[in-house]
Formats: sequence, structure tokens, C-alpha cells
Amino acid sequence: MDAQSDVEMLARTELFRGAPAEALDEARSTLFRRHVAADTAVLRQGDAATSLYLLVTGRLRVIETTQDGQQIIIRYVGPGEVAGEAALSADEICPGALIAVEDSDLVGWSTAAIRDLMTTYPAVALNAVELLGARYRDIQIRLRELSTEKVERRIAHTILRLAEQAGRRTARGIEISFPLSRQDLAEMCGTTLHTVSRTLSAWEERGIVHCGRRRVVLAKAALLDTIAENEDG
Amino acid sequence: MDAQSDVEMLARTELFRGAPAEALDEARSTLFRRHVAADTAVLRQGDAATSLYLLVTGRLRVIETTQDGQQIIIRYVGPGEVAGEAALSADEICPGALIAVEDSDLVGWSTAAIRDLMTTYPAVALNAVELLGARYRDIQIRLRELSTEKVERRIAHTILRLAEQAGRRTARGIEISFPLSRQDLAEMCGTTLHTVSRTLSAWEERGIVHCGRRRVVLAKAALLDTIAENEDG
DNA sequence: CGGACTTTTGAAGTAATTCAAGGGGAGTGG
DNA sequence: CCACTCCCCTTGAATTACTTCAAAAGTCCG
Repeated sequence: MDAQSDVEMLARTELFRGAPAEALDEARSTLFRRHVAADTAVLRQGDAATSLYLLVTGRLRVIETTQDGQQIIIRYVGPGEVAGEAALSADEICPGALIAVEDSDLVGWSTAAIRDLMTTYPAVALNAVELLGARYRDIQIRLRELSTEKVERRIAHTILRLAEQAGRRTARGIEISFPLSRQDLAEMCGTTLHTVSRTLSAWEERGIVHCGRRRVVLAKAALLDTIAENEDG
Repeated sequence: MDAQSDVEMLARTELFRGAPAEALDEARSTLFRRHVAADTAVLRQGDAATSLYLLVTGRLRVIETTQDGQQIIIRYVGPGEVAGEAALSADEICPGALIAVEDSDLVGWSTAAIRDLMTTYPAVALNAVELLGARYRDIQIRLRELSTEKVERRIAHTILRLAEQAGRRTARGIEISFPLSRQDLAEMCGTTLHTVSRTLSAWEERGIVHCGRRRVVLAKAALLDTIAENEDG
């Protein structure tokens, strides 16, 4: 890949958007590349956070495992997004694992390189602040949903969000563009795969979604929206 | 209050720790002060985030209200902590209200002043990154608890955290140093005041806590810890 | 001492989990 | 190409943790 296209790619990301050319140059010259196969770990929970990653192509998920082995999915990461944000802070431990859902290409930087970039170029530091603020907002919304909503609404909100984030228009509706099992949805909503399965079956019957093995297609977003907002559906 | 003591106070906060003298001077010269009485709003949910606050004395809480009127408590803010972090990002809306639990003194800055500080002094920007990273970690932990733990463990974790954050040693145990009702605890744990009341009553019987009207004293932290970690107690 | 909050506790109800069993697709290897 | 195996998904039935409903008893403050 040539330097020019690297710089253009970086310039479009949430971390380097609006940064001066020298910042992009420095970022380009200090980055390293990684390819990970589907179902492979990029980072393990508990590792020292020594690298910050930017996803170029593919899809990752951030998961946390409790002591008794339960998993929860914190979020999915799409192209252009930063992963391993813990490395932005000093002396951090990765709070969750980062797993490739599909074959993925990443670029990364050492914490030292990132701190240098943030120190030298305020625009990068401000982008980092912006990015963390956005993550915080997202997770706060999920906290609220988990605290106040019943399962069906939570599943509805989750699917709507995924469709927004990673939806692909098809003839049958908006298809979530990566494999997503009932178990995965359960781990995002704080419920069990059984409840997710029953809920999706009920929705399938009403034509709101079409789903298959690790596949979800949202057919009637408006209807799902009314379920999510509890306006009776 | 004289300039010297202001600067010393700022130098100890999470936002300005380690910042150069000029940064502290600029911060001091651009700050404004506010006093809020107990049960008064500093910020309302939905307001444009135009100011960043630093709590000097008192106690605040961040709450979010859903469309149907349910409240959840996002966190409590103690002296030296930043509140209204949304103002660190551009064009933000306050995702929650900020309410004084006790009479409080704050200092604040306009978003313009804060962005200027972050742009000019990398140390301030890095502290902001650090601070948001810490918030993110905290809220992620709560998300995990809410997803995977039953109510009793969640209440236990919440009380342990509050005791850590705002505990005062007394003869009877560690007293949470601000008024905290059963309803408040419920809104932090995603449950109802009834369940909290029953749980605390059971713990009181075992001598783990002592509680009164809007008061909680943790008598046997070790025992509560085993409940929180589900190691049988 | 009255009135507004806060807390307690019982009883009924229910959403969702847990337990249990079976069915179906996709990929693999013979 | 078929059979085998491994996942993943579905569905019923039993259980339960928690909420909701209801009423009463404290507790603080003016």
C-alpha cells in the first residue's frame, strides 16, 4: 500500500480527521499492520494496553468475560473505528478482549507513538477526547436501557442500532452484515439466547424480521421502532 | 479566595494535575464560580453542554430521566472531580441532569475556554483523555454488573463502591457521607426501592450494615464483599 | 403536632430464567 | 455424494427472582 493512500485513509478516521498533514505523516510512519483471521483475538482481557488499533477492513467485537465465565459483548467495531482505546490512557489494562468476527485488517500504534501524536498535535488529542466522549454516550444509553427497559425493548433497540451501524440494504430489508447468533444478541442485551430466540420467532411471525442461522434481516424498521419506544405495536 | 490558593486547588484536580504553571494561570483567569443549594440543578438534561464544571466542595449526582419518567443515577461526583464532561466534546447535549445533593461550590469554564486550554497545553488534553477513559471504565463495570449479576450482588457492589468513594470512618463502620435513600440505591442498581429495602433489612439483621433514613453505614465490609463476589456468605 | 417523606413488610402477579429435549443446517471427511 | 458431527436454533414446562400492589409504620421538619 502506498504512503499516499495510507494518509488518505487515516485522514478519514475519527482519530485523525482534521489533523494537519505532518500529523498524518507521523502517524503513517509509526504505524504497524496486522491481519487477523475470523475468531482470533487481537487483544486479550487483562493484557497491558500497549497498542491502539484502527480497524481498516473487517469487523471486531469487544467482549468481557466474568470470573464465572459469562460473556458480555460491549460493542462491535467497524471499519474506520478505533479499538483498544484503553491505550490512550497511561498504564491501562485491557478491560475486555478484542476478537475478530470476520477476517480483518488493522493498523496500530504503540502507546508511546500515540501519546507523542496527541502531545504534538492538539487536533489528535481533541479527536481522542471526542471519540471517548462518543463511547461514553453510547454506553450510557445502554446502561439506561438495561436499567429501565424490559427484554423485548432492549432487543429491539439493539437490533435497530446494529442495523444503523452495520446494515446493508437488500430486497428483503436491512441485513446486519456480519454473522450474529442468538447468543450474541443475548450477550448484548443482558438476557439469554432462549429469550432472544422466542422474541425473534414472534417478530418473524409478524414479518418484522427475517432470520436464519447467525443472520438477522430487519424488514419493518418502523414497527420495530414502535416496539423499542414502547408505543404499542 | 486568592489566586495562589486557587491555583493550588486546580493543580490537585484530575483535569489539571501535572499541567504547567501557565496553564493553571490561564485556567484560573477564565474560570467562573457557582454556588448551588442542595436539591438544585446545575445542568438540566437536554441543555446544550456549554460549561465544564469542577466540584470544589459538596456532592453532586448525575441522573438521567427516561421519557416515561423513570430516573437512573449515573454517578455521584465528589470534590475535585469534573462534572459536565459532555462540554469537552464539540456541540454536545447534556445526556443527564446534574443535581446538587448537598450545598456545593463549583468552578466552571466555557467550552471555548476549555478547548483553548486543551489546544494550548497538551498536558490538559491528556488529562481529559485520562479522565474520560476512567469514566468509561467505571460505566463499563456497571454495565457488566447489570448484565450478569442478580440484584443482591449489584446492591452490594454499589454500596462497596460508594463506601470507597465517599466513606467516612465512624465507630459503627464506614458511613456513606451523604444522604442516600433506598430509592437512590434502587436507581443506581436498576431495581426498585422495595427490593433494596428488603435486602438492606436482611443485611441489617446479619450486622453487615446499619441504616436509617437516607443513611447507610457499612459495618462488615468483608462480609459484603463475599456477597458481592458471590462466594457464599 | 400535623403533614410530607421515607421505609417496611406482606401478598399477588409476572417476566424471564432455567431445565430439558429435539430439530435443522452447514461443513467435513470418508 | 452421502453420512456424520458440530453448532445453532426452537419450543415446552417448571421455577424463581423480582416487581407491582397495598397498607401501615416511622421519622423528620416546620
